[in-house]
Amino acid sequence: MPPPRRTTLKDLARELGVSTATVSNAFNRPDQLSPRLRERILGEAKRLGYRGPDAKARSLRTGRSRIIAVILAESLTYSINDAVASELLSGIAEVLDAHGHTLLLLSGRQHISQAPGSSSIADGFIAYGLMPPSLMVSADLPAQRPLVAVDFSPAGYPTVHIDNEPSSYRVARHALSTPARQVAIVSLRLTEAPCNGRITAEHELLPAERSITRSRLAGFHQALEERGLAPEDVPMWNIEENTYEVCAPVIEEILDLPDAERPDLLLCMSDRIALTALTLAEQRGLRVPEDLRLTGFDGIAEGQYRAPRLTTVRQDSVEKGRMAARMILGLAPSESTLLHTELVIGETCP
Amino acid sequence: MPPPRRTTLKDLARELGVSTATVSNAFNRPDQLSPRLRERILGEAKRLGYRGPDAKARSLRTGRSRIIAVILAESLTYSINDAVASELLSGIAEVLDAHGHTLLLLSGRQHISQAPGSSSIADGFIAYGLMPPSLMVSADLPAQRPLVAVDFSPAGYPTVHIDNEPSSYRVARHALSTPARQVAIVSLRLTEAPCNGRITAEHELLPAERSITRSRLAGFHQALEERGLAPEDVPMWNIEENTYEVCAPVIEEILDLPDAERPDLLLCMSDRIALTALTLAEQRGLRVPEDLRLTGFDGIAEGQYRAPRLTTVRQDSVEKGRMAARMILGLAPSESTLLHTELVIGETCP
DNA sequence: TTGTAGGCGTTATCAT
DNA sequence: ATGATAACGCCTACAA
Repeated sequence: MPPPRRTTLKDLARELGVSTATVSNAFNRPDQLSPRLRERILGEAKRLGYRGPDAKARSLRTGRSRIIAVILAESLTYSINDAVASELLSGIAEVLDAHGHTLLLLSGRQHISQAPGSSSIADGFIAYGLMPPSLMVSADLPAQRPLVAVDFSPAGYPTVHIDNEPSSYRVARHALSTPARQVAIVSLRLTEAPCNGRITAEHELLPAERSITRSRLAGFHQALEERGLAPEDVPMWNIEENTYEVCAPVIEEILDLPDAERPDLLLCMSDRIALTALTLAEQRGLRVPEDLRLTGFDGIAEGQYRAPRLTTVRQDSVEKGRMAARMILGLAPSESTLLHTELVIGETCP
Repeated sequence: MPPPRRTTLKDLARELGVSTATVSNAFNRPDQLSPRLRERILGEAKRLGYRGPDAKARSLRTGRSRIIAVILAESLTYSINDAVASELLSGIAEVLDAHGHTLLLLSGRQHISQAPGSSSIADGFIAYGLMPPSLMVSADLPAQRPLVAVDFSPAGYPTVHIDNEPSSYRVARHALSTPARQVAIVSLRLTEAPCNGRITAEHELLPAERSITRSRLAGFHQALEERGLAPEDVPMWNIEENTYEVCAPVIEEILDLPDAERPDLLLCMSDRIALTALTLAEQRGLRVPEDLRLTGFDGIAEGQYRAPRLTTVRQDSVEKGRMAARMILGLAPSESTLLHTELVIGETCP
């Protein structure tokens, strides 16, 4: 008994007494073939359980796989659960789907360590992140294949961004139009070395050019200065990961300060942070916005469906994903793109 | 000037004056090589910009790609945003990641139509869904490759399920322990033909064996009968897609019934449905649970972080994903598995 | 309209 | 420890 080898195009050709080229054409170029013969081939294929050309061999031969890889700075587990990242993925998936491509998910860490070069199946890459600095080195990015970066800026690649600085400026200006006794900033991934807590003079910040959080900070600072507040006098706390669990202890540290020191306005760099602050403030009986005003950034649904709604800046992450996908598929010119945002005034900072 | 061909293993071998086999071993089997030579090869590789063996060629040769495909019944866009599906993906991603595999996302529709056989790169498949009936035909499922089905049961494949019927029985029994004037059921994808609204006698239901919604319905019915209620007397509405947008019109139809007919207990087949009902009830000034009691199914976070919290059945979708991934990687025996759930009593139905 | 044959970049088997 | 060589399954000039 012969070993149960998968039937191949060649088997099919032999069985039918035609050449492999003809069978190949039956699948890939219907016009190169008499309809009758094509019918016969497809019929026999089904009979023999031949499912069409093998993707591995085909991609080796043609050099293309119809797979686009998304390199996520964070772990897949995190990214799938994060509202902003998953909206981005939605947008990407929507466009890829519509053009017969599929989506391979890679996490930044794995990409470099575990699967060295294993990502070379993909026809193109979309990199998303607050990427860890190591990944910014172009040496770690795929060679010879198109890459679009979203929300960070590796040198030499097209990017998709929102206008972070003007956006955070606008929300901060709105917040500061009502005087505050004590302002504080809660930032996301702003320090060079990991720091989940208060930022002091010792902490070195990420390079200004490369991180969207530095841009958002610049917007905050501009608004502060316009109000005559010195940025140095505004305390900052940093969050290492945009999740409730990581956020909560830092927010607690802030809310549990003595009354005189406790901020009454928190400028947060993400909605997740602001929502965490909202939950913890409510637990402590602090009234929002009377005792504590809050602003976020992102405009995720969760912040708008609840009461009070978040004052924030809405970015269209789905569209960001669509843009990146179109660029990588060559449906849009690969020119760095800047999307705009919308100020959303909710009840947390009217 | 020669065309800028990507450097290959063979180039590298020629450059170094060693055989391709040796170079290959330098990357794949360090122990088959003197460390000195290996160093030299790796060094030269870096110098020439060779990123390691090409994944396409490697997978053709070895037959394995370290890619696992997830076939999602719904569109990717929907699945990524749905809490249950994305938790499942988290669990899958977690295990795959830990074992050096990557995740290819396929949508059910695309799988069969657009990308015929293009999925044959994957080493294995995890199919998730309320799959459209057409996909249940084994002819459309990948041949010769392991497949694990989650939340549906194609004949002949191992599955991962929760105990739907006992779970819905438990939550319904709890709800019915307080007498209700008028009970109604809001189901999800229960009818053979699409139906977003009231289910009447004319509607044919999906086959009982194959759909988790039929199982959940059976649990509801059992609890009703135990209370002396005839299932025929309990009106049912059906929802076609588990999103707020699709849900809302149906729920509105229910809530806007004349007071005498309006149900005061809604047994919902998903938390999303129950949350939609909650939102719309609040908008109408209906008090929950005084005027309307609600139960859900799934136990998603959104239902537990709000007030009132949902009474529901919590399933561990992350663990479901982990199980499926372990099975597909051969880390767990490929035996159909049944996970259990936990009754969660919130304020929507105390 | 159909057939022939070379090669895509690797890895496994067998020698040496 | 290292080298030669034959597949892996397919596509595509080119020839017939």
